Amino acid sequence: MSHVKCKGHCYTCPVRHQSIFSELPEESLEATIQDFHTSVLTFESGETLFRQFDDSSESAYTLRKGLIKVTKSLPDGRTQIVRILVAGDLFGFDGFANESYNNTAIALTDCEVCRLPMAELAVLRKSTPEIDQSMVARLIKNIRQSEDMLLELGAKKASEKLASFIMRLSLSDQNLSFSVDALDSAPASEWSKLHLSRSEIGSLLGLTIETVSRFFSDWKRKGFIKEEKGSIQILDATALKNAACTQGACN
Amino acid sequence: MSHVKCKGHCYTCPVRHQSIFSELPEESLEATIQDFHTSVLTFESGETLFRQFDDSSESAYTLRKGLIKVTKSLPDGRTQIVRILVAGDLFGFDGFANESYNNTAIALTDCEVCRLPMAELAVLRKSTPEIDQSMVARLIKNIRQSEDMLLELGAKKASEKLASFIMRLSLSDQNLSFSVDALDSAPASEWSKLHLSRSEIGSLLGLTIETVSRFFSDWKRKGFIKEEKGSIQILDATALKNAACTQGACN
DNA sequence: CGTGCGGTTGAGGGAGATCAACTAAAGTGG
DNA sequence: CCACTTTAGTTGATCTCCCTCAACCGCACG
Repeated sequence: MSHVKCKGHCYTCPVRHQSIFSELPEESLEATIQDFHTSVLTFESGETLFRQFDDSSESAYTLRKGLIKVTKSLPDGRTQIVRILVAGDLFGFDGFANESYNNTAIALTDCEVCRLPMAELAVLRKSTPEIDQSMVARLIKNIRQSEDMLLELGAKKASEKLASFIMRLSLSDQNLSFSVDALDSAPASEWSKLHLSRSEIGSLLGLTIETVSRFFSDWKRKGFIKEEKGSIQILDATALKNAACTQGACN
Repeated sequence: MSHVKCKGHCYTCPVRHQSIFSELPEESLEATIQDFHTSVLTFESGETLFRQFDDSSESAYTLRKGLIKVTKSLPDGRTQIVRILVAGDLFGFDGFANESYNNTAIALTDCEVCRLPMAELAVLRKSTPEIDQSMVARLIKNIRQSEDMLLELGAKKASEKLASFIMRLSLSDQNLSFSVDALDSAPASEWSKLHLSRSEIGSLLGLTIETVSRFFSDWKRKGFIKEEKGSIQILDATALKNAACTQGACN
């Protein structure tokens, strides 16, 4: 189960400069936030933070540490990962639009989150317009990422999806939250931690576990990528890119 | 080409109550908006309003009349429709996050849009926090729709995609912007205007034109749907639903 | 030591893409 | 007005990518 670690302290927060409070000047921070009852919760890998259709009026969250997958499911159980959250990401904000959660949040690793009570946040928003301002910017980025994913899912072949997935990983160690821009420029020589299982990669890209496994194996045999103990490395970025294309796609 | 119809007038705006200015009280509207140089533009069906990677610092838009498709494309030309805008929708807001347009907007029908100059809007946001407030709410709805689409594209089969597409159409004549909620309750007996060509439906759902055509024909033969002069009608909603499932999906 | 879970690999089939021919409707230009 | 082209849509035949089903491996864990 989730565990309340302590009351949240913005001063010590590892992601304060990335949070929705980032625009607040240091000195006013104390005044505005002091009776704001945030608390830091920890979740173990695999735990569910909230579920689709749960009432969202209670709280929104900021991820301080770890990774979280955000999913949606069909009645029969088929599941789509719609987003992967990294440190600094705001999530569970459906309450801002008076809606219940539209998705399910599950910890991919052990995590630490800051819980923001909606009721107090609503008051704070009124008095501190900077919050909405920085929310707008991050919501727009969220939309851009979702649109990028729509293109991935709707228009690409399996090999292309997987190749660009791997290349995105290597762009930034943390860059599980996807923006597709400038995929070309990846020099890509370092190890990147792969936090997802084969079935999670499949659920993210709309593929089966076997298809994911097959392409990975193939590319490892051909020397395009290397994998070791949950980490992955690109050995030949251009070959990988071409592989994605010649294996049925492009031209 | 686009054509400037006139200076925008919020008082006469058909979508004022749905716009980002909807929270502004009537009396302050005049004062806040009066030196705001909005203009109403018209576009003919097929015209492009802006393109991905265009500089977005100039303006954002509100759709007053008509329908617009928002698309993203791969280098080789494959195109995904990521959203369909209806009257009242705000779009082209990438400038709020200091980014260039992430997508392309093309008129599906003759349209009328209100152009909001970014520079002035930025000033107005500072002085009028209600704007950001209502932006937050509508951006969240946008995200929810995108996530719903991710589930459609990533997890569903062709027949399911098409069936729920048709059912969404019939939910609201205007409801080309998709929220998947409560698809069950559709009584669906009226005609709905189908504003999309077969190839556009395909581009929206990640299918080919032929696949779309085949299912439509099949369902028409079976008497589940009827089509006439660009409009579509559901004759047997439960059969349609089942068809989507038995034709390879579900169970 | 067995059991379960994540991953790999193979064989086969089927959903949907591709290629192609054809129809119907709509514009174009004499 | 009619011949011509163009465009959207339908339908068929074929192909192929990816899913499905299945067996199997390695490893962690009780």
